[in-house]
Amino acid sequence: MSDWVLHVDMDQFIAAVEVLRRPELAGRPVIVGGGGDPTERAVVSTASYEARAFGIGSGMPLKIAARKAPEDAVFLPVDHEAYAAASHEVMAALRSLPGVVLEVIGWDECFLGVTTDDPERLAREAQEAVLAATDLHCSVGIGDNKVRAKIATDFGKPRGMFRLTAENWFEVMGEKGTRELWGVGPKVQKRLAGHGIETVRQLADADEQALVAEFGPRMGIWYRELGSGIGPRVVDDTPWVARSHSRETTYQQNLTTPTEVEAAVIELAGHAFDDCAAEGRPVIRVHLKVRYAPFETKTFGRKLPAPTAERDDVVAAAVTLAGTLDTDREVRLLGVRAEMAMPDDGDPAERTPVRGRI
DNA sequence: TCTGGGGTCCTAGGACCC
DNA sequence: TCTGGGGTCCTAGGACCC
Repeated sequence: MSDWVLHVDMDQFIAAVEVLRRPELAGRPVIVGGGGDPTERAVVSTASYEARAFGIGSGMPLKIAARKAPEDAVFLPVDHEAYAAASHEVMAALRSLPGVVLEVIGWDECFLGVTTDDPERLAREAQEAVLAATDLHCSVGIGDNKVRAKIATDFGKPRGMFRLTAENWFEVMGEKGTRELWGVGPKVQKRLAGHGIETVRQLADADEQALVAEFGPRMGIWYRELGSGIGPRVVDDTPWVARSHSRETTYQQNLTTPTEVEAAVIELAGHAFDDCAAEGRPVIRVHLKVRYAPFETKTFGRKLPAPTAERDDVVAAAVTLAGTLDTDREVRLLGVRAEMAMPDDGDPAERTPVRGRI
């Protein structure tokens, strides 16, 4: 018997949930995003496999998707509550498997920690349990740690499974680009390439001091380990505790006057405050997220003089921040974030574990 | 051609204290 | 005239993920 990490990832989750309640859409290109109107300013949340065949994918502006989409494509609005409900059913089904520890890492994915001789059998049981409970399909990555399990899932899609361990890591991943690694985005890929590091194997063999000099003491070490597929193996089912809440809104027209911006800030800050207040925790910081034309996103924040549970204090702080915006440039408000005091702040020994990078 | 909304963590540098 | 060393806190910004 040995310890395994399974990564369960739902296949085209949002689109699948929509098709489930509208069976007549099965087999058609389904695109979910924004209010479901492809002429509005919004992006694609999920596209069904049929839509992906036309080059439509997550994060793409709806207007672009509309241009690529065939005649029979269907655009649907995002329905958060429906996905949350489906997510709940999926997680409940997986939790009911004997002997597993479950760590939720998103709406449509989680890690399972298990001790077994036959991880493939458990993967199959997980798929069957989810299908029986929800009619939804998922893929499973099997690994000897979280990094390998997570990456393995892609090789199992759709509806399949794949095992990735120290044994086959370099054989499977060695010649792939660093961008394939979970936690390496476009910026880090570029910086690595600047050091002549293009592949996973090159990253694994890279000079540790050079990486530390480039990325700092933690990230430098982390990236090198990532190249070897090394990562945490402990699956933690401690309930997740949010550190902050934010509200963002896509304004169909850019806000132009200070008065418009202030009104919007007041509204968004109020909502963000409400989300924190609903948890009964005071707010310690506020942040504004804006976009300067043409496409430069900035966030900036300010600590409140003291933790507060007063709505007016939070809104006033956000308005003050908004007053510091560079009005010489065309600016677009994206959102307001309120950061909360952690429930156990001031007692590091008993700090609530929060979800880390993995 | 156009660019979501919800989050987390890490780094660098300055202020300040002893 | 030259300019410690260590620690903590805060701010600002960057990067990544789903």
